Order: sequence, then structure tokens, then C-alpha cells
Amino acid sequence: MDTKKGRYDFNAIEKKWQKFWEKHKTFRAEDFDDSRPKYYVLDMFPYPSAAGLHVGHPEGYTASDIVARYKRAKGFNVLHPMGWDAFGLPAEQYAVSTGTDPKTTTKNNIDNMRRQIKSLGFSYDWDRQVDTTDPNYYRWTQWIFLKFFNSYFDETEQKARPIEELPIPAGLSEVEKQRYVDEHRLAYEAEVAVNWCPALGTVLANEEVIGGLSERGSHPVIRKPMRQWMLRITKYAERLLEDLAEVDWPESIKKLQTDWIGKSVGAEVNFKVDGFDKEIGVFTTRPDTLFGATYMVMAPEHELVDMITSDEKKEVVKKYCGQAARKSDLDRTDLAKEKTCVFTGAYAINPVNSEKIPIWISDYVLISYGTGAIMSVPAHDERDFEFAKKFNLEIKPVAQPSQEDIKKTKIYTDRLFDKAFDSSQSDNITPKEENEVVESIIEDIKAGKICWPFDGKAINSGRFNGLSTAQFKEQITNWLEEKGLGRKAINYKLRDWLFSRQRYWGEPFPILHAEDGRVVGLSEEDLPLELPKVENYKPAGTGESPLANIADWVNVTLPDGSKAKRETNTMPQWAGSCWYYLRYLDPENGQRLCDAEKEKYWMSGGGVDLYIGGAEHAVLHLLYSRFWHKFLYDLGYSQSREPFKKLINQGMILGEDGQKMSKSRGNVVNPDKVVADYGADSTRLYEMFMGPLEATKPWSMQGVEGVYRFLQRAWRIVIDEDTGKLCEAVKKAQADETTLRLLNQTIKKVGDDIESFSFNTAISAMMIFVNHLSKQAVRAESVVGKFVLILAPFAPHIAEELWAKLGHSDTIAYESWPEYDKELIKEKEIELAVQVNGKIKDRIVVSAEADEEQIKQKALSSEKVIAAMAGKEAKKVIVIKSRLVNIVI
RNA sequence: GCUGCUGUAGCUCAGUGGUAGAGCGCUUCCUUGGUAAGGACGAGGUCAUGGGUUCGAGUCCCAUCAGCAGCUCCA
Repeated sequence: MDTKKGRYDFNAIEKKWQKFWEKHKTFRAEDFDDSRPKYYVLDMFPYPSAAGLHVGHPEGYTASDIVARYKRAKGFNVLHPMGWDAFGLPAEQYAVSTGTDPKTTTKNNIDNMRRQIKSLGFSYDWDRQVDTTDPNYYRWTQWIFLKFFNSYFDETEQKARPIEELPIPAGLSEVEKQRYVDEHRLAYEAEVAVNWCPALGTVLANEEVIGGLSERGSHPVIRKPMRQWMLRITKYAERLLEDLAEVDWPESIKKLQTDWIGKSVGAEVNFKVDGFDKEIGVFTTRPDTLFGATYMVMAPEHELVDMITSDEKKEVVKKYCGQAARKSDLDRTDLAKEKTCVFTGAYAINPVNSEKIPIWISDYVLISYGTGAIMSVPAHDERDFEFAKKFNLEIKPVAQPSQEDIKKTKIYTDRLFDKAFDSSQSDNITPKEENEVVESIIEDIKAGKICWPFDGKAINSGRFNGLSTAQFKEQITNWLEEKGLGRKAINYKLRDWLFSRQRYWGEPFPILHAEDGRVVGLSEEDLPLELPKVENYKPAGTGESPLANIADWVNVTLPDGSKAKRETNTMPQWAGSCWYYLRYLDPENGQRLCDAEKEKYWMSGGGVDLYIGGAEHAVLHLLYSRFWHKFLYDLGYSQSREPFKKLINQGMILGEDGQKMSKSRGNVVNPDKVVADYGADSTRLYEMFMGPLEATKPWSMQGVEGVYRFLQRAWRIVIDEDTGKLCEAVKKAQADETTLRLLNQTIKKVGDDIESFSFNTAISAMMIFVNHLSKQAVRAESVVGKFVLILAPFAPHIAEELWAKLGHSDTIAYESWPEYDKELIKEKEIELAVQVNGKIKDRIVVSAEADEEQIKQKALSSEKVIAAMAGKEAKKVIVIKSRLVNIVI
């Protein structure tokens, strides 16, 4: 038994304060508090897995919690919520194998994870919890889907509008009208070749397929056309791209999103097919190289393939297209693979010079991008160049690079090197020789021996000769447009979002398929459409979800007596996480997804003030929720164009062996155990002390012990371990100057570091301060109190306890952040290094007020410096105040 | 292949062009019949490599090497 009653007993302290916070609802966020500025700090909510929390979760949660607590101390009205992204495959697969209702599994997992999260003492407003699988929540997910279904995109205004406002062309029959409307909905059905995974019995999104195998379980995936729901995210491509400028996100994430959206500007050019009354459109970003187009390549799926293929080529073409169809996406996009192709026997007419060019088919041309056909300019495109070489096609250069551009190339450096090697006479290359190398390269380009995929001056291009690439692009595009041969065009890599899954554990679509083929959305009053109970969670096997097996749920009689079937697909896991940050604002609202005034209050100033989560969501989750947010903005349900003003990504935590944590490696660290052994405060502190938040870094139990000892030291500078009362050294007294200076420097550093999310260095600064203070025989109460205040966001439990021991009766959570005194931070005397020719020879101490001349004299009179100068004159003396003196001799 | 990030003490990391730092670990010593603890002192550096700019480079520029992450023929 420990006789020292006053020891740092983290167990008792942490339980006590967690209970206190819960009982007093200490962290309840106040709607519409105009006396303080608001601050919305959000964590990416977790999937409640059976394995519970891993140490990666508390990393981001601790960071956001420190900011939340700091902002409260700075006088902000802080909203800091937590919830559950609870639909998803694991619970469903567990249901398939055990027959347990995913509802039950999910509830148990949520309860367990909530307990774990609470044990770490995060300052969440638990009254605002959301759960995406709660019908009161997914009712609104379904409601938003209905809005997508009932909206179209107005190209002129570049925004979504209600489908009733869609202008319908005159002269359409009822059936045609219906079709026209359906074709313009932002949520629409399409027959698409999807990634079908027989083992999982479901369709996967592209991002869920890795290397031809399912992300989950690594089962083979094949392509299969199926009816799917799609969301027209492509309509928002431009806005999603443009508005990246107004968010404060890491540049790397912005770049990922920019690349994902993949905008390219160019022209669409129509090529006549020789002998047919048909045109093939191609998209190109280099319309200036049109004169150099020597052949054309179509995707095997192109609609004109059958028609234009000559009789003698029919058989090989058919065979080739069949093979391509069976290839997986992976096989088709593998760069390393040799390009394959087949000639159609048909020719196209180049519209600028009427030359006949052969039309080929190759599967490296993707039907889903641009027009599904390309013009090939081997002289100025690496891929076309390779292709042309391999199949002996004409290479016609139409752009000549400048000498300066040539000099930047690798081939130039290589040839120059070879030349220097050959000429034994001299080591130096003369300008004349340089010129020769440049000219030789230009000649090779003009002869079609080297591919030049960059800008250049137009040659072999008729009356456009001599133009720069930029001028040429503009003029030829205008010319094409005038002649009706083409037009300016913009393409995006971004595709529409495949929004349906053949699963049970997801939001049901509020959609009915009527007998007559009409697709009808439920009315808003009929929401939520609840997930029915099923006997068997196995997929229907036909590719339909288990819901298809429940006849009395699927079959519905409409008010007019006709029959209809419910949509049996469910929504993907992304759906619920697209808008959860809005539901936190008003989680109980039964009338609206969230109250307009509350939304205005909490989302003002550009949305969520700080969003912290893993970088693995850099593209998908963040792009999808931006898309939904913009859609809701168009319909007037949100005030901000962007949902997340500032974004921070936490890095991954590796196991102690430096490897990714995984059960199979046996290097998984369980937060429960760390909390049990060292306490929540030590766990939090260590998670932050490990290194920069964004970095990937390995766990170390020794490191945890290190911060645990720091907390013990912090405890002992305040509390006498024998008595449990304040140390005798802690008294109402004037602090000495050195301590005051260090205190003020520490307050400044910790505050600045929190603002810049450098929590590791803030902790380091506090360690230095504690080390100093522990050596002081007298520790002024005011100094100790201020230290406890800055420690509080990091280690809130111990801080509350110390704060109480210092005689305060209320929680520390709303105490003001201490101000630092700018004057007190300054050093009185400064030690300067004295260098002679850049090498340090001596150190001198001068008053902080000393002027340059005084410093100079003192430096020059140093014996060591005089010795180092060895009687030479000082040519120059550089004095950097507060830093050093450098004497150049 | 392309892009991005990283490379500083044994480990994890700080380091606004101006003195090479912190925590952990380690050495040695001290205190103490509650010690699975505490305290003191100390050792430890080719700042990845090679150039350049500068009075002065861990820091800026160029090249190279190594590691990590992401992308994958987007015309």
C-alpha cells in the first residue's frame, strides 16, 4: 500500500472530473450566444467498429479537443460534437455470417466506442450526438436524395433548381416529356458497367477496387452492366474546382482534389469519315497541332465502330473489341503493357488540310473521357509517338521549339555531356558547340525523330505558320467554330457518382418503380422510409440487395390502385457523412434537416471553423460533402458555399516496430490499456507529443512513460505528496525575474503553438518550464496558477484537480487564457557569439540595450578574438544585435 | 513513370540566413526501510551527399541518393 496519500492518482482524478463535466453539462454549446464569437471545431466521426477505438482515433480527437478547450479559454462559444458513421459493410458481413441484426451490432459497438471516447475526457457536447443509422437521421439523408431527384442543373445560372422549373422543349409527347425530365434530374438511373464482386455479392465503387481486387477482403472484381443510381456531381465540377480557392486547406489536399476533378481546356474537332455521312468528334488540348494529326484512334466501345469498319476488317475488329470488353479496368490502364490495336480499314478526313488519315481502334482510348476518340499527333505526344513508331505511321512535326526550351531538356544535357566526353582537346564546351547541339536536336524534331510534347512555333501548318502555341490555339479554335468544324471545349476527369449499393445496411432509397415504368419519389411526409427487418442478410445473389427478398416491403399499392415496387438498392456509406456536420447544429429537429437560424449562426464565416481527420479522406469524403453542401446552398438550406473553412489532416500512427498497426502483425496498441496504465491525460499528452500532427510516426510506450513522468513532476511542483495539500514552496509571493520571464515566454509559445497546431512543441515548452520551476524553493501561486491554465487544454483532468487545490471552486474550462507580458519576455543581458571569418572564437555578454558600437568594441577586445586575428586588420565587422558578431579579416 | 513529402543525437522530433536544441533512452553519482520511485551531473552531431549564392547555410538555389505517400495512358 502507498502511504503517500497525496500522490498523482490519475484514476481517481479522471473519474471525478469526467463525472463532474457530465453532471454539469460543462461543454454544452449555446445556440445564438451573441456575447461571444462562435467556433465550430469538428472531428471526422468514426465508424463504430467491433474492434473499438485504435490509437489513431484519439490523435485527431485530442488535437481538436485542445483547440476546443483553448478557444473556450479565449472567450469563444465553442461547438464540439461527436457522432457515428454507422452504416457500412462490416456490420452487414457480421450479420451474414452470424445472423445478428446489424442494428444490434451497431448499437453495441457505439456504446463501447462512446465509453472509450469518454474515458479520454474530450469536451464534446454529447447532447448533439448523431447516428447515421437512426431513422430520425437518415430520414434527412433520404430527404436530401429526394431533393437531388427533384432538381435539375441550370447551366446558365450554374446552380441547381427545382425540377418543376425545368424548361421543356415544345412539341414533346407526354412520354417524351417524362423522359426529358428524367434525363435532367440530378439523381438519375443509368445502365453502367460496374465493378461486380461475386464474393461480396455487391457492386463496388472504383475507389473500393484496388488492383482488380476488392478493397475489403481482396476478392476478384469483374465488370458487369447493371441499373444504378447516379448523382450528377460532374455538373458541379467547375464550382468544386473554383471554390478551393476560398478554403484554408493543406495545399497537398487541394492539389489532390484539383487533379481528381482534372479540368482540361481545348477544342472538340469534327472529322468526317471518308465514304460515310458521319462525323467523329475528338477532344484535344492541342488544337494547334491539328495539321500534325496523322491518324485517329477510337475506343472499342465507340458507337461508330461497327458502322465504319470495312468488311474485310470486321472479324478482327469484332474479336479485338470483345477482348477489350472482358479486360478489367486494371488491365486496360496498365501503362507498362504494350499497346494493342486494330485497324478499321476506314479513313477520316482531317478538316484543316483534307488529308485522309487511318482510323484505328485501341483500348488505351477511354470511352468515358472526352468523346471516346482522339486525333493522334505523334510528333507532339509521347503516347502517339510510341504508337506511330510501333505501327509505322506517319510522324509530321508542326511545332518548332525555341533554342531556350531545348536547353532545358534532358536530351540536351545528355548530348552535351557526350560531346564533352568525345572532345579530348578541352574540358570546356564553347558556345558554338552548344549551338550545334541545340540545332541537331531541332533538326531531329523537324525530321520526326524526336517527340516534342511542349509548346513551339507553328510549322507545316499552312497560313498559321509562325504562330506561338497559345496564339495558334486561340485562332484555330475560332476558325473551327466559324466553319462549323469544331468548338472550344472543356473536359473533366471527374465522373458522375455511382450512388447505389446492393446491400442491406444502408439508407433505403425513397423511390418507387411504378408498373408503367415511371420512377416516382416518395413524398416528404412519407419519410423516413425505414429499413425493414429481414430474415436473411445474404445478398439476393442476382446482384440485388437482401431487401429484394422481402415481398411485403417491396410491393406497394399506389393511391390510384396501381402497383409499384420499392427500390431495393441502398445508399453508399458516404451518404450519411456528406451532411452530418449540419445535423449537429440541430440534431432533434423533426421539421427540417436543421434550423435555418442555427445554421446561419454556426456556419457563418465560411462554415466549420476547423475540421480534423485522416488524409485518407482527402478526395472522396471531402469532395462528396462539398458537392452536397453546394447543392444545399443552391436550394437555400445553407448560407456558406463551402462546408469546411479550415482542414487539418492527422498522420497515421504506426506500431512500435514502425509498421502499420494490424492484428496480424500483433503490434496493435489498445487505447483502453494505455488509459488504464497511465491515465487519459498521459495518453492525450503522448498522442500530441509524438511529433507533428500531420506526420506518420511510430508509437512508443517509453514515450508514454516520459510524458507520464512529466505530469507527475507537474503534480509535485504544486502538491506535497505526503499530505496531499499544497507544497510549502507554493505561496503568495513575488516570483523571481528568471521564472517570470520563462513563464511569460512559455505562455506565449504554448498559445502560438496551439494556434499553429504544433502541439508537440507546446508540450516540450511546458516540460522545460516544469523542469525550471521544480528547482525553485519558492513557487509563486500566481505563477503556478497560470501554468495550470495553459496545461489545461492538453491534460484537463489534472489541471482541474490542481486548479481546485489552488483554491478555486469552479471548473477551469471557462477560465481566461493567461495574457503574457511582452516586456517580461525580453532578456536583460544577452550572450553573443563572436566569430572570426565565420568561425566562433568566443562568447561575450552584453546588456540588451547595448548599441552596435559598444558590442563591436567589446568583441574586438576579447583576448581569444585578438589571438584568432593574429595581428591582422578587421576588414569588416558585422554586428547582428542579440545574435552575434562576425569579424572578417 | 509522374507528383508530393521527408532526411538534424541511439529513438521521436524542434530549429524566423547568425551560438546545434528538447523529450525519451544511455553513463556516472546522490537520496530514501514503501523504491515498479525521486534527484544531480554528463556523454552523445560529417544537420543524407555534392555543388552554388553569402561576411556567414541545418536553413535559400541546383543536382544526386535514400525512405514514405499518392496517381496511373484523361488526349
